[in-house]
Amino acid sequence: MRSVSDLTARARIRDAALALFGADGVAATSVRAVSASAGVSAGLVLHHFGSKEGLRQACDEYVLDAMREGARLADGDLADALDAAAPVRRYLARALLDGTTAATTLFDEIVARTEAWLADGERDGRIRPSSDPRARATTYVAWMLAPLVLGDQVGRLLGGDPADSVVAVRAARAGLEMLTRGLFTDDRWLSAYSGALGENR
Amino acid sequence: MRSVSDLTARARIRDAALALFGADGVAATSVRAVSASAGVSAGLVLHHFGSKEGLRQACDEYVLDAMREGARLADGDLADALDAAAPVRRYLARALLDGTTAATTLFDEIVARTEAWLADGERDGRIRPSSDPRARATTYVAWMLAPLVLGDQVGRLLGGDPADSVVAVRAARAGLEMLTRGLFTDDRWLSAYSGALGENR
DNA sequence: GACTCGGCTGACCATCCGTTCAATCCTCTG
DNA sequence: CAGAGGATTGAACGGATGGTCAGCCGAGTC
Repeated sequence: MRSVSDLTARARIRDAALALFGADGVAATSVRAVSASAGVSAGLVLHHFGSKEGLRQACDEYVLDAMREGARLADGDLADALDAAAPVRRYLARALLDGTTAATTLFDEIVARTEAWLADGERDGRIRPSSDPRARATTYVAWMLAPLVLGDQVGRLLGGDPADSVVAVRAARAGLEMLTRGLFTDDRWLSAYSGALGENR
Repeated sequence: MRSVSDLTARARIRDAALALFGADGVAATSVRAVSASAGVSAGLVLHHFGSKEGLRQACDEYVLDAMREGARLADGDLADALDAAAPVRRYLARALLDGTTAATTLFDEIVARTEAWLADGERDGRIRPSSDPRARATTYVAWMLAPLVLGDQVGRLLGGDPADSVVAVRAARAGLEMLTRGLFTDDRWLSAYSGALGENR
């Protein structure tokens, strides 16, 4: 078989869909636009994926697998796993926002892994203890995902060229600085929230 | 004049559009769906806003104004400003992702305000110094915006009921804990990035 | 060579879309 | 009361969309 990596028409369609769905959103992308971008007829797209929704699900599963693979290779922090997501960054961001089942599953898995990783670190003394480990893991993941979702905005402010590696390093370093040395020098804001979980806002 | 607050048809259409655009995205929302949700005819929507694109811009400007108003009332931290965004949370998140001019403007303004606020705090000793103030301000804003963009995911993991105030408090408290006491106990990760700005990843 | 079968196409269809437009309705003004 | 002018409607149109289908093509099988 033509196992020449991935050049089968089906894969080309999927890749084209990933790019267009990510750039413009699923609803704003027509089946014909995908087919044209992949260099095939519109009928073939439906032939392979049944429907536009089927194509979307195939993209979801592909991204889910790719992220799992990336996460498997780089266990420990999830910073490297996020690098693996770069090509499908915008697609993933939209999926997260839309609450796709694949995106939801992925988010859950990442939080679970992170919570375990933080607990390990806490035991080893590398990580400070927390009063609410679940909330901390969730918030931490959301923060790590923020540059992924808001990457265009962050990149624009930290240097014109998007996808510039310098931008990612600057943002990562600034983040690590806050998470290592802290940002606030005293507890004035923190204490305002402590024990105020019953508060109504 | 019928100054009964905001119940004019034009405002009802805008509110309906805000909700539907936020829930499903602009492209996935038809003018007819907006008109039905607002209880008017499709023609009236176009009569008032010229086109669907005009409606989208009107929504953008409305959100921009609302956020500026919210930010003006609560200067200092931007946590309160984000509360003002709750009703249009999903709309804003999509606009940020799509790089709408209004969203871009808003992001820039927030970062500028935050950078100034952090600089003030640094001078007063409330905020720790930074090696890259611009990157820190940008990353900080991205982090504060993360629960807004990923609110559905965060809410799901921190308690079934979305829009539950307890969720927001838990997440906020966990975040403040990390930003006050720090997360990592040593510099192992931070030092890996220090002075490595020429690194290629 | 005859046959098969999956990849692949182009024409076609019903539907929905954004938009236009003439005609109504409502309310205010004189 | 007459009329003017904006708000509002419903029908209509051209175009694009998602989906179906009959059939072509080319490689493998007997």
